[in-house]
Amino acid sequence: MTERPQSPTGADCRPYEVNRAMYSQASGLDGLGGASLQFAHSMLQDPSLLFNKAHFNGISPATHQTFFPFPGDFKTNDLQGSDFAQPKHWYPFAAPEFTGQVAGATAATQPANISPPIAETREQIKIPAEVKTEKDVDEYASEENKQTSQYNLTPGTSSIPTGVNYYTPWNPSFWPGLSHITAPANISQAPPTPSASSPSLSPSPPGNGFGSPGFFNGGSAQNIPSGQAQSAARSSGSSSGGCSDSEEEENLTTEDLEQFAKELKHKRITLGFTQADVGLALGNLYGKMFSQTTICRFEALQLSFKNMCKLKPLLQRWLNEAENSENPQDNVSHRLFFDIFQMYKIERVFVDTRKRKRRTSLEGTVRSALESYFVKCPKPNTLEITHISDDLGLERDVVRVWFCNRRQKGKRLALPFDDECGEAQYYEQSPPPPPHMGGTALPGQGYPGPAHPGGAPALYMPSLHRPEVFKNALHPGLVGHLTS
DNA sequence: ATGCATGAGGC
DNA sequence: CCTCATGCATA
Repeated sequence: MTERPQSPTGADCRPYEVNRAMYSQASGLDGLGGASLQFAHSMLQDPSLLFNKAHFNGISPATHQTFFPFPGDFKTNDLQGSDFAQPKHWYPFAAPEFTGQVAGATAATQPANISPPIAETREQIKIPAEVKTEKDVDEYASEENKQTSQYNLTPGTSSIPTGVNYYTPWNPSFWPGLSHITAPANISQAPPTPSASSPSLSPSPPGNGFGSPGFFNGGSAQNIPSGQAQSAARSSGSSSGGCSDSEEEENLTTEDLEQFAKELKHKRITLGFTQADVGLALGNLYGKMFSQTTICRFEALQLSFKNMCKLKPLLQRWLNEAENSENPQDNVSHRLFFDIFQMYKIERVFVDTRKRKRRTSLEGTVRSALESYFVKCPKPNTLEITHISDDLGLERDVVRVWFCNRRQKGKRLALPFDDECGEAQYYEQSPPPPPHMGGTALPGQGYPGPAHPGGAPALYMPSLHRPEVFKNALHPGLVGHLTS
Protein backbone atom coordinates (compact mmCIF):
# COMPACT_ATOMS: atom_id res chain seq x y z
CA MET A 1 0.00 0.00 0.00
CA THR A 2 2.46 2.45 0.88
CA GLU A 3 4.70 1.35 -1.66
CA ARG A 4 4.65 2.21 -5.16
CA PRO A 5 6.27 -0.74 -6.60
CA GLN A 6 6.58 0.68 -9.89
CA SER A 7 4.93 3.05 -11.97
CA PRO A 8 2.40 1.84 -14.31
CA THR A 9 3.76 2.17 -17.64
CA GLY A 10 0.91 3.33 -19.58
CA ALA A 11 0.22 6.09 -17.29
CA ASP A 12 3.70 7.22 -17.22
CA CYS A 13 3.75 8.31 -20.67
CA ARG A 14 0.99 10.68 -20.35
CA PRO A 15 2.79 13.53 -18.97
CA TYR A 16 5.16 13.40 -21.75
CA GLU A 17 2.54 13.43 -24.29
CA VAL A 18 0.78 16.18 -22.74
CA ASN A 19 3.77 18.26 -22.79
CA ARG A 20 4.62 17.60 -26.23
CA ALA A 21 1.23 18.46 -27.22
CA MET A 22 1.41 21.66 -25.49
CA TYR A 23 4.49 22.65 -27.18
CA SER A 24 3.49 21.78 -30.56
CA GLN A 25 0.40 23.60 -30.21
CA ALA A 26 2.21 26.56 -29.13
CA SER A 27 4.44 26.57 -32.02
CA GLY A 28 1.62 26.49 -34.30
CA LEU A 29 0.05 29.45 -32.91
CA ASP A 30 1.64 32.35 -34.23
CA GLY A 31 4.12 32.20 -36.68
CA LEU A 32 5.92 34.12 -34.36
CA GLY A 33 8.25 31.84 -32.99
CA GLY A 34 8.06 28.70 -34.73
CA ALA A 35 11.67 28.36 -35.09
CA SER A 36 12.52 29.55 -31.74
CA LEU A 37 10.07 27.39 -30.20
CA GLN A 38 11.61 24.54 -31.75
CA PHE A 39 14.83 25.65 -30.56
CA ALA A 40 13.56 25.87 -27.13
CA HIS A 41 11.83 22.69 -27.38
CA SER A 42 14.84 20.87 -28.45
CA MET A 43 16.69 22.22 -25.64
CA LEU A 44 14.13 21.17 -23.32
CA GLN A 45 14.55 17.75 -24.42
CA ASP A 46 18.17 17.85 -24.58
CA PRO A 47 19.68 20.36 -22.39
CA SER A 48 22.97 19.85 -23.86
CA LEU A 49 21.91 21.79 -26.79
CA LEU A 50 21.73 24.72 -24.65
CA PHE A 51 25.25 24.79 -24.06
CA ASN A 52 26.64 25.15 -27.39
CA LYS A 53 27.92 28.44 -27.99
CA ALA A 54 26.71 28.45 -31.40
CA HIS A 55 23.23 28.22 -30.29
CA PHE A 56 23.60 30.75 -27.78
CA ASN A 57 25.09 33.29 -29.88
CA GLY A 58 22.34 32.83 -32.18
CA ILE A 59 19.82 33.95 -29.79
CA SER A 60 19.23 37.52 -29.92
CA PRO A 61 17.10 39.27 -27.54
CA ALA A 62 14.47 39.52 -30.05
CA THR A 63 14.42 35.93 -30.60
CA HIS A 64 14.36 35.35 -27.07
CA GLN A 65 10.97 36.59 -26.57
CA THR A 66 9.59 34.05 -28.74
CA PHE A 67 10.08 31.70 -26.00
CA PHE A 68 7.47 33.17 -23.97
CA PRO A 69 4.60 32.25 -25.94
CA PHE A 70 5.28 28.79 -25.47
CA PRO A 71 4.05 26.79 -22.72
CA GLY A 72 1.75 29.20 -21.20
CA ASP A 73 0.15 30.21 -24.32
CA PHE A 74 -0.75 26.97 -25.53
CA LYS A 75 -4.13 28.04 -24.62
CA THR A 76 -4.64 30.33 -27.41
CA ASN A 77 -5.38 33.91 -26.97
CA ASP A 78 -2.67 36.33 -26.50
CA LEU A 79 0.19 36.56 -28.64
CA GLN A 80 -1.17 39.30 -30.56
CA GLY A 81 1.50 41.72 -30.80
CA SER A 82 0.22 43.94 -28.19
CA ASP A 83 -0.43 41.37 -25.71
CA PHE A 84 3.00 40.61 -25.98
CA ALA A 85 3.81 43.64 -24.17
CA GLN A 86 2.76 42.15 -21.02
CA PRO A 87 4.35 39.67 -19.02
CA LYS A 88 3.42 36.49 -20.43
CA HIS A 89 2.47 33.69 -18.41
CA TRP A 90 4.15 31.10 -20.20
CA TYR A 91 5.55 29.89 -17.11
CA PRO A 92 3.17 27.87 -15.23
CA PHE A 93 5.22 26.21 -12.72
CA ALA A 94 7.90 27.29 -10.56
CA ALA A 95 10.91 25.28 -10.51
CA PRO A 96 11.68 24.44 -7.00
CA GLU A 97 15.13 23.41 -6.70
CA PHE A 98 16.22 26.04 -8.88
CA THR A 99 15.13 28.40 -6.40
CA GLY A 100 16.63 26.87 -3.53
CA GLN A 101 19.72 25.45 -4.82
CA VAL A 102 20.78 26.85 -7.90
CA ALA A 103 21.62 30.25 -7.58
CA GLY A 104 21.11 30.73 -4.13
CA ALA A 105 18.46 32.87 -5.35
CA THR A 106 17.08 34.63 -2.56
CA ALA A 107 13.72 35.57 -3.39
CA ALA A 108 13.98 39.16 -3.25
CA THR A 109 12.06 41.88 -4.62
CA GLN A 110 9.97 41.05 -7.38
CA PRO A 111 9.88 43.11 -10.40
CA ALA A 112 6.60 44.69 -10.30
CA ASN A 113 5.92 44.36 -13.85
CA ILE A 114 6.15 40.75 -13.76
CA SER A 115 3.41 39.75 -11.68
CA PRO A 116 3.39 36.22 -10.99
CA PRO A 117 1.35 34.70 -13.54
CA ILE A 118 0.67 31.82 -11.53
CA ALA A 119 -2.86 32.49 -10.97
CA GLU A 120 -3.73 33.01 -14.48
CA THR A 121 -1.62 30.32 -15.55
CA ARG A 122 -3.40 28.01 -13.41
CA GLU A 123 -6.56 28.46 -15.17
CA GLN A 124 -5.02 28.20 -18.43
CA ILE A 125 -3.32 25.15 -17.79
CA LYS A 126 -5.66 22.45 -18.03
CA ILE A 127 -4.08 19.41 -18.69
CA PRO A 128 -6.06 17.93 -21.36
CA ALA A 129 -5.82 14.42 -20.63
CA GLU A 130 -6.89 15.26 -17.24
CA VAL A 131 -4.24 12.95 -16.28
CA LYS A 132 -6.20 10.09 -15.29
CA THR A 133 -3.29 8.40 -14.08
CA GLU A 134 -4.26 9.93 -10.96
CA LYS A 135 -4.89 6.76 -9.36
CA ASP A 136 -1.35 6.29 -8.85
CA VAL A 137 -0.68 9.75 -8.37
CA ASP A 138 -2.99 9.89 -5.57
CA GLU A 139 -1.40 7.11 -3.91
CA TYR A 140 1.78 8.89 -3.99
CA ALA A 141 0.27 11.89 -2.57
CA SER A 142 -1.75 10.28 0.02
CA GLU A 143 0.98 8.90 1.92
CA GLU A 144 3.08 11.80 1.36
CA ASN A 145 0.81 14.24 2.80
CA LYS A 146 2.39 13.99 6.01
CA GLN A 147 5.20 16.30 5.53
CA THR A 148 5.45 16.66 1.99
CA SER A 149 3.65 19.72 1.43
CA GLN A 150 5.67 20.67 -1.46
CA TYR A 151 5.80 17.33 -2.82
CA ASN A 152 2.53 17.31 -4.43
CA LEU A 153 3.93 17.75 -7.62
CA THR A 154 1.95 15.26 -9.24
CA PRO A 155 0.08 16.50 -12.07
CA GLY A 156 -3.35 15.76 -11.50
CA THR A 157 -3.15 14.96 -7.95
CA SER A 158 -5.99 16.65 -6.62
CA SER A 159 -7.46 17.02 -9.81
CA ILE A 160 -6.85 20.48 -10.16
CA PRO A 161 -4.30 22.47 -11.05
CA THR A 162 -2.62 19.92 -12.76
CA GLY A 163 0.11 20.28 -10.60
CA VAL A 164 0.61 23.76 -10.96
CA ASN A 165 0.47 25.24 -7.66
CA TYR A 166 2.42 22.84 -5.82
CA TYR A 167 5.48 24.58 -6.21
CA THR A 168 4.65 27.19 -3.97
CA PRO A 169 6.56 30.09 -4.34
CA TRP A 170 6.77 31.75 -7.47
CA ASN A 171 10.17 32.88 -7.25
CA PRO A 172 10.86 36.10 -8.84
CA SER A 173 14.42 35.55 -8.78
CA PHE A 174 14.16 33.42 -11.78
CA TRP A 175 12.98 36.07 -13.91
CA PRO A 176 14.77 39.10 -13.18
CA GLY A 177 16.80 38.37 -16.09
CA LEU A 178 13.88 38.19 -18.28
CA SER A 179 12.85 41.64 -17.79
CA HIS A 180 16.10 42.74 -19.05
CA ILE A 181 16.79 40.54 -21.79
CA THR A 182 13.58 39.97 -23.18
CA ALA A 183 12.27 42.96 -24.06
CA PRO A 184 13.89 44.84 -26.52
CA ALA A 185 10.82 46.24 -27.82
CA ASN A 186 7.87 44.80 -26.27
CA ILE A 187 7.83 44.57 -22.72
CA SER A 188 7.70 47.88 -21.32
CA GLN A 189 10.86 46.89 -20.08
CA ALA A 190 10.96 46.90 -16.56
CA PRO A 191 13.51 49.34 -15.99
CA PRO A 192 15.23 46.97 -14.09
CA THR A 193 17.05 48.92 -11.90
CA PRO A 194 20.26 48.77 -13.44
CA SER A 195 21.80 47.83 -10.40
CA ALA A 196 18.97 45.66 -10.03
CA SER A 197 20.77 43.84 -12.39
CA SER A 198 19.40 41.28 -10.37
CA PRO A 199 19.43 41.75 -6.86
CA SER A 200 18.16 38.42 -6.59
CA LEU A 201 19.71 36.81 -9.46
CA SER A 202 21.89 34.90 -7.53
CA PRO A 203 25.03 34.10 -8.93
CA SER A 204 25.85 37.55 -8.55
CA PRO A 205 28.63 37.72 -6.30
CA PRO A 206 28.12 39.62 -3.27
CA GLY A 207 30.43 42.37 -3.79
CA ASN A 208 30.78 42.17 -7.40
CA GLY A 209 28.79 44.26 -9.65
CA PHE A 210 28.20 41.73 -12.19
CA GLY A 211 27.98 38.54 -11.07
CA SER A 212 28.68 36.08 -13.51
CA PRO A 213 31.93 36.05 -14.99
CA GLY A 214 32.61 33.20 -17.04
CA PHE A 215 29.31 31.80 -17.14
CA PHE A 216 29.01 32.15 -20.73
CA ASN A 217 32.05 33.65 -21.70
CA GLY A 218 31.51 34.53 -25.01
CA GLY A 219 34.18 33.59 -27.01
CA SER A 220 36.67 31.81 -25.30
CA ALA A 221 34.95 28.73 -24.71
CA GLN A 222 35.44 26.18 -27.23
CA ASN A 223 32.72 23.88 -27.31
CA ILE A 224 33.44 20.41 -26.99
CA PRO A 225 31.38 18.08 -28.82
CA SER A 226 29.09 17.09 -26.24
CA GLY A 227 29.25 13.55 -26.13
CA GLN A 228 32.85 13.34 -25.55
CA ALA A 229 33.19 14.63 -22.20
CA GLN A 230 31.11 11.99 -20.78
CA SER A 231 31.48 9.12 -23.02
CA ALA A 232 34.90 8.73 -21.86
CA ALA A 233 34.17 8.37 -18.32
CA ARG A 234 32.53 5.15 -18.29
CA SER A 235 34.15 3.26 -20.95
CA SER A 236 37.61 4.15 -20.09
CA GLY A 237 37.41 2.17 -17.03
CA SER A 238 39.72 -0.46 -16.12
CA SER A 239 42.94 0.57 -14.86
CA SER A 240 43.09 2.57 -11.84
CA GLY A 241 44.28 5.92 -12.67
CA GLY A 242 42.62 5.81 -15.92
CA CYS A 243 41.11 9.09 -16.26
CA SER A 244 42.12 9.23 -19.72
CA ASP A 245 40.59 10.53 -22.75
CA SER A 246 39.52 13.93 -23.34
CA GLU A 247 42.30 16.16 -23.66
CA GLU A 248 43.74 16.24 -20.35
CA GLU A 249 45.37 13.08 -19.72
CA GLU A 250 46.88 14.03 -16.52
CA ASN A 251 47.78 11.51 -14.08
CA LEU A 252 46.17 12.94 -11.18
CA THR A 253 46.98 12.03 -7.73
CA THR A 254 44.82 12.26 -4.79
CA GLU A 255 46.71 15.24 -3.73
CA ASP A 256 46.10 16.99 -6.93
CA LEU A 257 42.49 16.36 -6.64
CA GLU A 258 42.31 17.41 -3.14
CA GLN A 259 44.05 20.55 -3.81
CA PHE A 260 42.07 21.32 -6.82
CA ALA A 261 38.86 20.67 -5.07
CA LYS A 262 39.83 23.12 -2.49
CA GLU A 263 40.88 25.66 -4.97
CA LEU A 264 37.74 25.23 -6.88
CA LYS A 265 35.59 25.73 -3.94
CA HIS A 266 37.41 28.73 -2.81
CA LYS A 267 37.48 30.47 -6.12
CA ARG A 268 34.02 29.52 -6.88
CA ILE A 269 32.82 31.17 -3.79
CA THR A 270 34.97 34.13 -4.32
CA LEU A 271 33.60 34.60 -7.72
CA GLY A 272 30.17 34.32 -6.39
CA PHE A 273 29.03 31.15 -7.93
CA THR A 274 27.04 28.45 -6.40
CA GLN A 275 27.70 24.84 -6.95
CA ALA A 276 24.72 24.72 -9.14
CA ASP A 277 26.04 27.53 -11.23
CA VAL A 278 29.12 25.62 -11.88
CA GLY A 279 27.23 22.59 -12.85
CA LEU A 280 25.26 24.52 -15.34
CA ALA A 281 28.25 26.29 -16.64
CA LEU A 282 29.90 23.06 -17.37
CA GLY A 283 27.04 22.37 -19.58
CA ASN A 284 27.81 25.45 -21.43
CA LEU A 285 31.38 24.58 -21.84
CA TYR A 286 31.11 20.96 -22.44
CA GLY A 287 27.65 20.17 -23.31
CA LYS A 288 27.23 18.09 -20.31
CA MET A 289 25.83 19.66 -17.29
CA PHE A 290 26.00 18.53 -13.76
CA SER A 291 23.90 19.01 -10.76
CA GLN A 292 24.65 20.83 -7.63
CA THR A 293 25.03 17.49 -6.02
CA THR A 294 27.82 16.44 -8.20
CA ILE A 295 29.71 19.63 -7.82
CA CYS A 296 29.23 19.43 -4.16
CA ARG A 297 30.55 15.96 -4.06
CA PHE A 298 33.44 16.87 -6.14
CA GLU A 299 34.43 19.58 -3.78
CA ALA A 300 34.02 17.28 -0.92
CA LEU A 301 35.96 14.59 -2.65
CA GLN A 302 33.10 12.29 -2.38
CA LEU A 303 33.29 10.90 -5.81
CA SER A 304 35.27 7.97 -6.90
CA PHE A 305 38.78 8.65 -7.86
CA LYS A 306 38.04 7.91 -11.39
CA ASN A 307 35.10 10.13 -11.42
CA MET A 308 37.11 12.90 -9.89
CA CYS A 309 39.68 12.53 -12.55
CA LYS A 310 37.10 12.76 -15.16
CA LEU A 311 35.57 15.89 -13.85
CA LYS A 312 38.63 17.70 -12.83
CA PRO A 313 39.68 18.88 -16.24
CA LEU A 314 36.25 20.15 -16.93
CA LEU A 315 36.09 22.04 -13.75
CA GLN A 316 39.54 23.27 -14.20
CA ARG A 317 38.56 24.79 -17.38
CA TRP A 318 35.52 26.33 -16.04
CA LEU A 319 37.56 27.85 -13.36
CA ASN A 320 39.89 29.37 -15.83
CA GLU A 321 37.11 30.77 -17.81
CA ALA A 322 35.40 32.14 -14.84
CA GLU A 323 38.45 33.81 -13.59
CA ASN A 324 39.10 35.51 -16.80
CA SER A 325 36.01 36.71 -18.31
CA GLU A 326 34.50 39.29 -16.27
CA ASN A 327 32.58 41.26 -18.76
CA PRO A 328 29.21 42.36 -17.96
CA GLN A 329 28.00 40.77 -20.99
CA ASP A 330 28.32 37.50 -19.50
CA ASN A 331 25.72 38.53 -17.19
CA VAL A 332 23.22 38.71 -19.83
CA SER A 333 24.15 35.43 -21.15
CA HIS A 334 23.98 34.05 -17.80
CA ARG A 335 20.56 35.23 -17.23
CA LEU A 336 19.40 34.13 -20.51
CA PHE A 337 20.76 30.84 -19.82
CA PHE A 338 19.04 30.70 -16.61
CA ASP A 339 15.78 31.38 -18.18
CA ILE A 340 16.16 28.75 -20.68
CA PHE A 341 17.35 26.34 -18.24
CA GLN A 342 14.31 27.11 -16.32
CA MET A 343 12.17 25.88 -19.05
CA TYR A 344 14.11 22.79 -19.25
CA LYS A 345 13.67 22.27 -15.61
CA ILE A 346 10.07 22.90 -15.83
CA GLU A 347 9.51 20.26 -18.28
CA ARG A 348 11.57 17.86 -16.39
CA VAL A 349 9.66 18.48 -13.31
CA PHE A 350 6.53 17.94 -15.11
CA VAL A 351 7.61 14.80 -16.61
CA ASP A 352 9.64 13.27 -13.94
CA THR A 353 7.10 13.99 -11.50
CA ARG A 354 5.31 10.92 -12.26
CA LYS A 355 8.13 8.69 -12.80
CA ARG A 356 10.42 8.93 -9.97
CA LYS A 357 9.59 7.00 -6.94
CA ARG A 358 9.02 9.10 -4.01
CA ARG A 359 11.93 9.37 -1.76
CA THR A 360 11.62 7.04 1.10
CA SER A 361 12.49 8.49 4.36
CA LEU A 362 13.76 5.96 6.74
CA GLU A 363 13.47 6.55 10.37
CA GLY A 364 16.46 6.74 12.49
CA THR A 365 15.78 3.45 14.05
CA VAL A 366 15.43 1.75 10.81
CA ARG A 367 18.54 3.30 9.55
CA SER A 368 20.45 2.15 12.49
CA ALA A 369 19.10 -1.25 12.03
CA LEU A 370 20.17 -1.31 8.47
CA GLU A 371 23.50 -0.07 9.47
CA SER A 372 23.79 -2.90 11.85
CA TYR A 373 22.94 -5.35 9.22
CA PHE A 374 25.40 -3.78 7.00
CA VAL A 375 28.15 -4.27 9.42
CA LYS A 376 27.42 -7.86 9.57
CA CYS A 377 26.91 -8.25 5.94
CA PRO A 378 27.56 -5.50 3.50
CA LYS A 379 26.30 -7.47 0.67
CA PRO A 380 23.28 -9.45 1.52
CA ASN A 381 21.87 -11.76 -0.99
CA THR A 382 18.36 -11.79 -2.14
CA LEU A 383 17.25 -13.92 0.59
CA GLU A 384 18.88 -11.92 3.21
CA ILE A 385 17.49 -8.80 1.80
CA THR A 386 14.09 -10.23 1.95
CA HIS A 387 14.67 -11.18 5.43
CA ILE A 388 15.82 -7.76 6.39
CA SER A 389 13.09 -5.98 4.62
CA ASP A 390 10.71 -8.21 6.31
CA ASP A 391 12.10 -7.61 9.61
CA LEU A 392 12.13 -3.91 9.23
CA GLY A 393 8.95 -3.72 7.38
CA LEU A 394 10.48 -2.16 4.39
CA GLU A 395 10.06 -2.70 0.77
CA ARG A 396 12.54 -5.09 -0.53
CA ASP A 397 13.73 -2.75 -3.08
CA VAL A 398 14.24 -0.07 -0.59
CA VAL A 399 16.49 -2.32 1.32
CA ARG A 400 18.34 -3.37 -1.73
CA VAL A 401 18.90 0.16 -2.79
CA TRP A 402 19.90 1.10 0.66
CA PHE A 403 22.63 -1.46 0.61
CA CYS A 404 23.74 -0.42 -2.78
CA ASN A 405 24.03 3.12 -1.67
CA ARG A 406 25.65 2.15 1.51
CA ARG A 407 28.29 0.22 -0.26
CA GLN A 408 28.87 2.99 -2.62
CA LYS A 409 29.24 5.39 0.15
CA GLY A 410 31.66 3.17 1.86
CA LYS A 411 33.79 3.01 -1.16
CA ARG A 412 33.83 6.66 -1.68
CA LEU A 413 35.18 7.27 1.67
CA ALA A 414 37.86 4.94 1.02
CA LEU A 415 40.91 6.76 1.36
CA PRO A 416 43.84 7.73 -0.31
CA PHE A 417 46.57 5.48 -0.18
CA ASP A 418 49.73 6.06 -1.64
CA ASP A 419 50.76 4.13 -4.48
CA GLU A 420 49.16 3.57 -7.57
CA CYS A 421 48.81 0.06 -7.15
CA GLY A 422 45.66 1.44 -7.89
CA GLU A 423 42.79 0.31 -6.10
CA ALA A 424 42.75 0.82 -2.55
CA GLN A 425 41.57 -2.33 -1.34
CA TYR A 426 40.59 -1.69 2.06
CA TYR A 427 37.07 -1.57 2.63
CA GLU A 428 36.15 0.71 5.33
CA GLN A 429 35.69 -0.88 8.61
CA SER A 430 34.52 -4.35 8.45
CA PRO A 431 36.17 -5.37 11.60
CA PRO A 432 35.55 -8.95 11.93
CA PRO A 433 35.19 -10.29 8.54
CA PRO A 434 31.96 -11.97 8.72
CA PRO A 435 32.76 -15.46 7.98
CA HIS A 436 29.53 -16.41 6.59
CA MET A 437 27.63 -14.04 4.53
CA GLY A 438 28.93 -12.59 1.47
CA GLY A 439 32.44 -11.79 1.00
CA THR A 440 33.33 -8.63 2.38
CA ALA A 441 36.11 -7.47 0.49
CA LEU A 442 34.97 -5.33 -2.20
CA PRO A 443 37.14 -3.98 -4.84
CA GLY A 444 36.56 -0.46 -4.16
CA GLN A 445 36.78 2.63 -6.10
CA GLY A 446 38.87 4.46 -3.69
CA TYR A 447 41.62 6.75 -4.33
CA PRO A 448 45.06 5.74 -5.18
CA GLY A 449 47.46 8.50 -4.93
CA PRO A 450 49.52 9.70 -2.12
CA ALA A 451 47.93 10.42 1.02
CA HIS A 452 46.79 13.78 1.61
CA PRO A 453 48.49 16.27 3.61
CA GLY A 454 46.12 17.80 5.80
CA GLY A 455 43.13 16.25 6.81
CA ALA A 456 41.78 13.75 4.91
CA PRO A 457 39.13 11.72 5.94
CA ALA A 458 40.66 8.58 5.73
CA LEU A 459 38.65 6.76 7.93
CA TYR A 460 35.36 5.76 7.62
CA MET A 461 33.27 6.00 10.51
CA PRO A 462 31.33 3.10 11.49
CA SER A 463 28.29 5.00 11.82
CA LEU A 464 27.03 2.90 14.54
CA HIS A 465 26.59 5.12 17.34
CA ARG A 466 24.34 3.10 19.35
CA PRO A 467 25.40 0.10 21.16
CA GLU A 468 21.97 -1.18 21.41
CA VAL A 469 21.60 -1.31 17.81
CA PHE A 470 24.74 -3.06 17.60
CA LYS A 471 23.54 -5.63 19.85
CA ASN A 472 20.62 -6.28 17.80
CA ALA A 473 22.63 -6.46 14.80
CA LEU A 474 24.62 -9.16 16.20
CA HIS A 475 21.91 -11.58 16.02
CA PRO A 476 23.01 -14.23 13.78
CA GLY A 477 19.60 -14.77 12.60
CA LEU A 478 19.65 -11.41 11.07
CA VAL A 479 16.50 -10.75 12.74
CA GLY A 480 16.91 -8.82 15.77
CA HIS A 481 14.23 -6.88 17.18
CA LEU A 482 15.63 -3.61 16.38
CA THR A 483 12.77 -1.50 16.84
CA SER A 484 11.72 -2.62 20.14
C1' DA B 1 25.15 18.46 2.37
C1' DT B 2 23.11 14.01 1.96
C1' DG B 3 19.72 10.27 1.57
C1' DC B 4 17.36 7.56 -1.53
C1' DA B 5 16.55 6.64 -6.55
C1' DT B 6 17.48 5.72 -11.46
C1' DG B 7 19.74 3.79 -15.31
C1' DA B 8 23.52 2.17 -18.03
C1' DG B 9 26.74 -1.32 -18.31
C1' DG B 10 28.51 -5.81 -16.67
C1' DC B 11 28.38 -10.38 -15.44
C1' DC C 1 21.53 -8.30 -9.19
C1' DC C 2 25.69 -5.44 -8.84
C1' DT C 3 28.51 -1.29 -9.54
C1' DC C 4 28.92 3.47 -10.83
C1' DA C 5 27.85 7.97 -12.02
C1' DT C 6 24.40 11.12 -11.19
C1' DG C 7 20.55 13.61 -9.72
C1' DC C 8 16.07 14.74 -7.31
C1' DA C 9 14.31 15.77 -2.97
C1' DT C 10 15.30 16.83 1.65
C1' DA C 11 16.98 17.92 6.10
